[in-house]
Amino acid sequence: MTDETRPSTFIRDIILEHNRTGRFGGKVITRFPPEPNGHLHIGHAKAIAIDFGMAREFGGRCHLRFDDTNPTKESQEYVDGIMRDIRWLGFDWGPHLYHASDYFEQLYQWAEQLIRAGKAYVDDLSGDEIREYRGTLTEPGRPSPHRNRSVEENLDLFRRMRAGEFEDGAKTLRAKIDMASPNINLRDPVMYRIRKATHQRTGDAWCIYPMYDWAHGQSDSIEGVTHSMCSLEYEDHRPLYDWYLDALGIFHPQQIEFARLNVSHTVLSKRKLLQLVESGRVRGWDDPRMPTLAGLRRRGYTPEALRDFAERVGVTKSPNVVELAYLEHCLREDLNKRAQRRMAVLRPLKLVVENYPEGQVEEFEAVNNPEDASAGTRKVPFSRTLYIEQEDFRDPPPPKYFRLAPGTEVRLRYAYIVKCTGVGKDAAGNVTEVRCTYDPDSRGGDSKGRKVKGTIHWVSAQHAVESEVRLYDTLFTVPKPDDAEDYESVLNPASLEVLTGARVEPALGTAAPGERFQFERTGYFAVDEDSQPGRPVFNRAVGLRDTWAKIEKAAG
RNA sequence: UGGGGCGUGGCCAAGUGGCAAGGCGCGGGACUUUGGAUCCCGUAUUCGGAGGUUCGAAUCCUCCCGCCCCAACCA
Repeated sequence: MTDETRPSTFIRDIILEHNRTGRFGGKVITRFPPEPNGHLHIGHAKAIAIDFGMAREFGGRCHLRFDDTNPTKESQEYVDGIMRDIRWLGFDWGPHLYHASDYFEQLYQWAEQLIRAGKAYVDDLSGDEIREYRGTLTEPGRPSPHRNRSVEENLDLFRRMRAGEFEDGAKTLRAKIDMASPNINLRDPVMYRIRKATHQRTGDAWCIYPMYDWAHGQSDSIEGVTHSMCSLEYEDHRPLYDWYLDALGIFHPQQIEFARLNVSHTVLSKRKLLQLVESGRVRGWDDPRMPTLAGLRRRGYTPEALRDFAERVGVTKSPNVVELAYLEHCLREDLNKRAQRRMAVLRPLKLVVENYPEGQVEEFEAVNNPEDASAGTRKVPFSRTLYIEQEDFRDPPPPKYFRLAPGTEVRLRYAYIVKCTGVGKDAAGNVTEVRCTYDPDSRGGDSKGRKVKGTIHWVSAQHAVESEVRLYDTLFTVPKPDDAEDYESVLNPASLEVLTGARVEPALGTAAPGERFQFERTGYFAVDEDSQPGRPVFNRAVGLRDTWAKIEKAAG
């Protein structure tokens, strides 16, 4: 991308300005700081793209740092998942893997430094009392009765906190800032709390754990991070971020906030995502309906599409809800260029070619990808009994319908032009099979100048591989489920439809999990890990644009 | 309500005093052995609102309105 066409972002402008003034000596070091208490989702993809992308663009580097300051909520399972997902997305932190817990000792020493400077004190107030003393949005808070303990007493108490002499919640270490500050974060924020819990990395070495604000900026400083990007809700925390760094007199990174990404028809809060998993509404963190990177990957999304999306939605400070259609567009655009085409009949309807010799089999050459000649061709077997899509036959046909109907002609892709000669129905009047005759002169689908509007896909009944196809719809029926009073009521009961009798062309029988294809005229599908030898399972990642569906819908 | 942010077409988003980019979506057309893809064309006399400054304002000033975030020993 050239400088002229590259979207400008205010973050890039800030970095450019820093480079111009020499604030960080031209260095750009960023970090992506997930807390290992959940899996990464599409919103994180944007943050990752910004953190790693800015560093890459300016020839710097991006650290991966786990913000593991709350042992009661974090686990190794999440750590592993997060690293796997970031790598899959296409980013690499090289040797720069860090943990806030790497800095626990340094943080502790710095806390003592603040105590000695009279800028921190041990408080005996309970959680409820701290809240009471903090005041409200409109009323200032009141000082804790323990706010003016001597340095010696504070030091002694804090050391005993570390030594485990007090019970959980009995004491905290607080920064002594301003109980009347209009910014509530500055009303003597808690720096340490007592938690006699085993940490997934430091084990039982500690029973006091630093709060986010006390850990984050100092971790940035230790690592020499220059630009610390985070989401808008931390804007109110920047004064505190700055206060700690200044009070300590250590290297001072710049925190920059941007608006987090929201996508329509889904939720991205860790709480709600966890609720979906635990309530069993989805099959797990990697359910293809989930907006998690694991879910999107299983669904068939590519890292390229996700990165493209992250770049195209831009970076601003304004609240946003990006339409799902935009994400889907990015996937289609990527897969259109790269995915091989196959024929797959999702809802089979038998089609008998009456004048085609019983037992005869022909093979036709099918193009693997019209967008990429190097993808080559493959053979597709044809015989007297085929399956076509149920929706490709209508009796009577609606206006503008180009597909098969009694008496009409249609092209069987790559094969022959056939003419519908009859319909077989069961006692209830349901169409059970369609009969037709083929035109031997149209071999390969060549109409020889004749006008044949419709072309449909098919598979040979005796050669087709039976498979399961999972069709997904949005998890929620409304664009902004977060706005719903009762979010259960906007859950989409039809978010998953399982088709067990799909028939796919033989070439699909050996497809490996993770492979993606375009099923002609239907959509893009990924082979699911639930596939068994001889019985593949496909996930529909996204449908193809469907002009006919629009026409039919418009017609009512 | 005190503080911090944000308001440009249905959704994103450029624009930073000189005559409203682009993408998605939507509508129309061309082409087509995927009703796919591709290619054209159309889609804000107007930038939350009202005043003001200026030859000229989305961009500067004033006031007003709306939305989001903050009162965890979560991050």
